[in-house]
Amino acid sequence: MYDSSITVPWTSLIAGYARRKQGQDALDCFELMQKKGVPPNEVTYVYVLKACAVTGDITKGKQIHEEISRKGFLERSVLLGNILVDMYAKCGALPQAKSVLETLPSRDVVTWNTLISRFSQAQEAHQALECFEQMRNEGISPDAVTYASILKACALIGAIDKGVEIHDVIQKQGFLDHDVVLGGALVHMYAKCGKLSQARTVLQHLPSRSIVVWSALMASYVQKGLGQEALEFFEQLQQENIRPDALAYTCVLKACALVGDKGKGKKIHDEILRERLQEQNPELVAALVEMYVLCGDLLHAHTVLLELSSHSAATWNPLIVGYTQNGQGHEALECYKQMEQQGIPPDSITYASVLKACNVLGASDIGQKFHVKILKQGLQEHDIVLGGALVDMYAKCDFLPQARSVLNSLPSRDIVVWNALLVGYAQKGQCDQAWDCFEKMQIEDILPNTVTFLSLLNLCSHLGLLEKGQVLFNRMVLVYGLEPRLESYNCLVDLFGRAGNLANALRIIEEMPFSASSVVWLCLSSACQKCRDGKATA
DNA sequence: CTAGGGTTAG
Repeated sequence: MYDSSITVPWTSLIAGYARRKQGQDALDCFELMQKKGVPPNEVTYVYVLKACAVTGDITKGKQIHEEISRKGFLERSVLLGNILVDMYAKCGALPQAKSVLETLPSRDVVTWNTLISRFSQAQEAHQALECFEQMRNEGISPDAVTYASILKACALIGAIDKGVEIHDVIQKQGFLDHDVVLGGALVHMYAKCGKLSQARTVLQHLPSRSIVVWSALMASYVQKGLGQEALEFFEQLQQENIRPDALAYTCVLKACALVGDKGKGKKIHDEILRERLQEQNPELVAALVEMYVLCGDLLHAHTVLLELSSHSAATWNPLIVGYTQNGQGHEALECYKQMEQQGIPPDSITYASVLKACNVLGASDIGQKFHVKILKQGLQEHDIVLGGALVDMYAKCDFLPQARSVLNSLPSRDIVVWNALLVGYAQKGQCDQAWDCFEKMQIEDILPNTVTFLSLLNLCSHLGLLEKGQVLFNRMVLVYGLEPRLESYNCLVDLFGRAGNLANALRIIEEMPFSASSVVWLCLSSACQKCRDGKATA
């Protein structure tokens, strides 16, 4: 048995590993230490728990938990309890983290903050708020850290009332005067709750503004499509001598794209190169490429991409998406080839987009080759949009059984996926199958949308199912509260026309909130024609 | 030696 004085060097070694995120080495070292009979102290356990969190080794973590609790450490050290709670949370065991907190012999504001912030980070806002209540019921006063985490939770669920309440409290307590981070959380909360002008006012009144606060504001304006305002904020922050970082540049590039200001975008581009920010930030390069794409200069986007030679799918995706949306399927597939040559693995977005390019080109053979690659990479079941693109691809090239089987294989389905299949059936005139989709999506609690109804109405009108069509139209408006499009009215007119009910057809044309398109008149005149023919033969 | 703020493509 060693003297406990040797605990310190052992602990330093473990701490070194843990700080470098070499969790396994730290744990191995700890095991060796115990084998040699060196007694761990509080600090040793701090780092051992940290190592468990880094490696996500909750089994080991529980073992340590049991050990320190048996040795009475938890009675003597609030710190260890806090780190223990954090360990469970970082291993993804949030409910356990909470029950551990509840059994700790003593806890403080940091214990609660740890748990609350982890709930917020895991997007479990309600849990975070519940903890907040519990903490106050225990008579523990929240501090700036608590409020920052709670504001994040409010932002997540759009709890503006709660957010305003917190704003009042921190205002009164003067927290905003010396805490930049809390100010940022507040701005973010207002922005995420859609209260852009409040967010802006709060920002303007902060004693000092960091690049993070400005980015939070710019990001929310960009998200609302307010590019011009975001550009003005960018000017302001530069005037305040605040240096933009990669994330701020990403925001402002999106703003340039929104307003279509390629000249401004080019200036930002130069600034980024001067700061050499492109080197470590592939997402910034992606934003640059995307900016040029959205400003309509795909060629330059391609050049920039090749110049900056970023090795990730994220950079190629905006360009591939741009080419596809532009109807330039060949160019999109060419990009894919270049990616492949550079050895960059495509991701779900890449595949979803090249599948669309295949549809544009009517190249279902290539699409199926992509499907094989997608399955090999195990991507199909991880991404609903990619699933939708596959269903769409098969439906568009009339491989409806394959489309259905892809749909069935997805762990969850949204309206886009269901519509892709339904539209496929409807266009082939497979009435029963289309209706089956309509029923099944509703069993899964997926609400049909205008596209769904349009497709079914079209089907009814082609098959001359007047009554079914009318019921459907009414259901769309009355049950689902959907605004009929001009095309939906066209179907209805066509339905009545085909049934020889010209009076009703005319009434709809008169009453619909659109001016009649040539399509409607075409429907009606062909109906008239048929009517006359019918009378002539009668 | 534990806890807090900004981005994410189809």
